[in-house]
Amino acid sequence: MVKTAGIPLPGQPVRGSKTGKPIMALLDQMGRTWSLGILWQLNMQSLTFRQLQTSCEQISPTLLNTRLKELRQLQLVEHGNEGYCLTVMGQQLFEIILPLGQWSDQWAAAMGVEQRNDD
Amino acid sequence: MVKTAGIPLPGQPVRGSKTGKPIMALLDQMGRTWSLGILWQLNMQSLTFRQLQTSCEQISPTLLNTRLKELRQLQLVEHGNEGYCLTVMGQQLFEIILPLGQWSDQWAAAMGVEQRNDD
DNA sequence: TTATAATGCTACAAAAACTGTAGCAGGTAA
DNA sequence: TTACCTGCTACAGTTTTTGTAGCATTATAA
Repeated sequence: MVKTAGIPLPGQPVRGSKTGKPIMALLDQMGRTWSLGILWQLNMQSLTFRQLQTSCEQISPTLLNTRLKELRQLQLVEHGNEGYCLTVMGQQLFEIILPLGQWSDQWAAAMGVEQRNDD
Repeated sequence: MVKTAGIPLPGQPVRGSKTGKPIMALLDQMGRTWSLGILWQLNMQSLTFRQLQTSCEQISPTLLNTRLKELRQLQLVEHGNEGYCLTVMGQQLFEIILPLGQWSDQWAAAMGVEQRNDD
């Protein structure tokens, strides 16, 4: 890795937007590989670094650590006694994306796929 | 680009999950650069390929086309007379993520950033 | 006290994803 | 014909991500 893109802080230019609008910073971060997956996995349970590695089947430790640093700096994730967990803000964010679970079932059905998330 | 990862179809293994659960396919696609941004830009207005390129400041035409192919195959985006637009399912998905706009303002404020999305 | 195992990482080369610039082919309209 | 829009494609260079190995620290326990 020759150079790493900065953490997309709201108020500053990010990938795809020089305006500094918070939504653009958020979409930048959420559009990075595994950001959404990490938030999803940390829902309602703390996980250690190793547990996260396992639950995110293919993430490399290098990248997991990079993402955790970003998400911690963005105050969405923190590291407590029992491992990594969502901050209060992280939980708020999770609650917004929570309906994606149910919606994805409808989506899959509309595409002719039988499998559901609770299979 | 030597090889391109497949489109994350629900019901099939995707990056980070061999289970085929629809939510994992969705998180895979939404975690790809510009997926969320394209959905965001297409909210309530059709945009031509060139207009999308402009509104997504830094996207390359190569990648824009790749994402549009993916999003079309996943039935979230379609190409009509007036350019690209969201399908009905794409609009449903957009409505789920719509609250991210307001939330990102609170998030920015909590991080001590003054700028808002409507500045 | 050594050992066994778990933690949270770091190093680094190879592979994949993305950018940036150029330009092509088709339509339209003057 | 010329000009200008559209939706792309080509491709080299750059950045991101993977995959494997392993290190340093802390805890348990033999």
